[in-house]
Amino acid sequence: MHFSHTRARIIRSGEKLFARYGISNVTIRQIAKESGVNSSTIYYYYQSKEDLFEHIVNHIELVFGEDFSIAVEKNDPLEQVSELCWLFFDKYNQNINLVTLFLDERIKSNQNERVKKTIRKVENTINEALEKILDNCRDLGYLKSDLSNLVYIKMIFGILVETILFQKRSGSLLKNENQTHQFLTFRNEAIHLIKGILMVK
Amino acid sequence: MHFSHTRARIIRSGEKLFARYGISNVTIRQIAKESGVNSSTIYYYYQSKEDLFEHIVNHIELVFGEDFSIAVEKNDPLEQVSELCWLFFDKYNQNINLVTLFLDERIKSNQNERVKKTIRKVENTINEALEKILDNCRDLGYLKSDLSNLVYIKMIFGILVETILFQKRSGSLLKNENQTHQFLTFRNEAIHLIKGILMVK
Amino acid sequence: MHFSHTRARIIRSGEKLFARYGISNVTIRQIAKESGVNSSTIYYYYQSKEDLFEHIVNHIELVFGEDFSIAVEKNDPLEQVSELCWLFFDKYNQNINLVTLFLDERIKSNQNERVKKTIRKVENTINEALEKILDNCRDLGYLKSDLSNLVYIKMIFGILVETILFQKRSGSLLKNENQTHQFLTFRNEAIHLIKGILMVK
Amino acid sequence: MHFSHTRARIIRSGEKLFARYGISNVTIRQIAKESGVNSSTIYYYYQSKEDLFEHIVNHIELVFGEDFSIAVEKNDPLEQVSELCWLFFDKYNQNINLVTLFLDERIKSNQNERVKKTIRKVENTINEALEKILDNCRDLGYLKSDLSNLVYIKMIFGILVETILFQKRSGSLLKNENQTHQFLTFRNEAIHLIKGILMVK
DNA sequence: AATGAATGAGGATTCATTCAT
DNA sequence: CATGAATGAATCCTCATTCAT
Repeated sequence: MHFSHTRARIIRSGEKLFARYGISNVTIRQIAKESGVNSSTIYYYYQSKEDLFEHIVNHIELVFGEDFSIAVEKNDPLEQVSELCWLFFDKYNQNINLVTLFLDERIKSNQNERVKKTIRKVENTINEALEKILDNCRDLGYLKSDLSNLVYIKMIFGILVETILFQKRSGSLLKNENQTHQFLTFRNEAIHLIKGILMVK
Repeated sequence: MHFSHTRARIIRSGEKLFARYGISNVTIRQIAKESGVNSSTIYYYYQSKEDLFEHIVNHIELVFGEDFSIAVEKNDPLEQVSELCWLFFDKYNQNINLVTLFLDERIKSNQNERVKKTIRKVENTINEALEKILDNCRDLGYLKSDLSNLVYIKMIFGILVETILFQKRSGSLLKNENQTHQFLTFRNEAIHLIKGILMVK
Repeated sequence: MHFSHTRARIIRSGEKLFARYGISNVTIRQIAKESGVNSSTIYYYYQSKEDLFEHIVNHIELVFGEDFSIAVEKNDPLEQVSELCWLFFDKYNQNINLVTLFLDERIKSNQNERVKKTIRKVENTINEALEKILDNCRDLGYLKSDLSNLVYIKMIFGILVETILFQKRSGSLLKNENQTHQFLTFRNEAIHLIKGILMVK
Repeated sequence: MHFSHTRARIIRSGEKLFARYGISNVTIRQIAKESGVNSSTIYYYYQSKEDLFEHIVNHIELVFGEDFSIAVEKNDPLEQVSELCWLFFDKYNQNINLVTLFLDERIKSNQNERVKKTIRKVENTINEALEKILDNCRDLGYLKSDLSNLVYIKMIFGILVETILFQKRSGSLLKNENQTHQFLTFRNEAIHLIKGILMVK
């Protein structure tokens, strides 16, 4: 079988549990139970708990992979930043566990080198896209301040992360329509704010 | 003395280790070793590992406690926000471990209720101060956008957190003068950016 | 073919690994890897790890089987003992793994009954040959001491074993010519010593 | 407590079980059960199973430590060798487990470096004593053969080991008087044989 | 106030073995 | 004949916690 069913089940359960509780608070047996296999089976596919974790983290790279450069293809830089933000929010909606994992691991200090690398890579992908967008803004006469791109990047990233955290902590996205609406509104506000900031001549 | 020397040593070691490795990656014995006491001694002062952790997290409340309202005492709301940001950065400089712990715990989803409460309380303290500042801005004719205070709060908080994370990941603050200078510059930029955003009429 | 290629490969690998590391330090998977088959395949041929081990140990009997009686066919008992010793050394040269296994198992106390039996049988084969040789010596007027044959047997066996252990621990036989020569010399000395002892009138 | 009772109990049980079954066939739980402590307690005193094993093996050095040089203090080299042999047999009587362990480990090929070292050291102790005795023999005009000391040493060692193995495999020493007597006789014979060999002019 | 000794519960990992194909 | 997938039992080891002193 090319893409083992069991493998997929293990990964999915791992994703969920690691995201929720962190690597050291999840036992192999829990993952085994959640994925309906024997714990030895996990060792048949992955060399160790750490190995499984790394495989899961690698998925993050896949999720955040190419797409952000697509945003830059839009004509207007303000459209571009808007697109990038929506892409980011979409990723979250579609891979809540993975994105949660990403946010968690991003601020941990001691961790597996390979995990660290993946996190940096994902951040870089986003940063580079933002860098281009900011340059485009400047070309159009926007962003006349003498502040560095870096501050703007951190600001945009910061507000995106806070938006997601706000949502995450308010409970899962789909609880009811009202809430969904509320979140959509808030995301819209966030994007408007960012655009407003960049647009200043 | 209410606050025995031993107690203090234990707390300080716990702070350091918990901040660096997270609660589940630190053993009572490690804390005992770091603080030069026997692990049983820790149980003499604290009922359990969790209890010790809670006590440490409570320190965060002390650190972030009152001061932010001081910021609001300034005349100009732009001065107020500036003051608040510097306060935040100062807290970090003076309590790197505790602030790190705060940032870590802030994004974890599963955790001790009391820890959760403390984290919320600290966030609220900051948020309330920001809320007031934003209102003051509006009173002065700034911030003419129809965006909610909440987005502005998230934005400001986001950029503050990212600034600290940037610094934290670039290595300890005091490695050399150049670096210190670099960070100071960046912090300045961040504050300028925030003020610029709020100032818009 | 009675004796399939795969079977042979498994046995050979088992021999090597069991001799080197002992039964409990070798896993079925190691043997599978070494012999280039799947571990399930081993279970196709042998009922269990123990079963495989027994089959391998049985080889020892084949190796040490008949030949020692050949020694007794020589005319002179001193020639006989010399022949027996050389036979023993030759066995070692040609089946280092098996002989190593024999020496190992010989001194272990807890073991599979069938293994024990095989070891005893091999020892008996040698002992009986030696017994005959000693009787022949006495018939010729040698060995006038009132010591029992048993002590002589143990002595001869002891020196043979020590000679092999000496060589085994000094490294593999064929490292270089010098070493080979050195071992040959030592073996010669050992046999001379034994003959000298038996020859005493 | 200087010499923890628990420690002693663990060591004794380990000695017994390791000697009987070999390190990899004994579980920590078995040792715990045999010594009447919890298996965690073993880890309180020893870092790992291997560590415990090393500590036990170190005892071998203590047992075989100095005494063999005492043998050399006798006047006559034949007395000396006799003394040395009896010392060896006595060690066995008093520390059956440890000596068994020594014999076992002596022929294993793959093993812990520290264990290997201890085994070599013990062998050296005996070999050096034998070397001196052989030199003394030569000084007195004995041992006129042109064979090296090494062969003689191996021969003596071989017969001693075989004698012990013989006894070990025949069952524990003290089963009944008859058997005791039988073993004593055999040991006597072995020593006589050795002396006879050395005495040859 | 402080500690050394001891433990029970639980965790990661290994491994011989089975079974469907 | 041969194998990939799967498992249960067992193993080493860790760690928070307790208790007598």
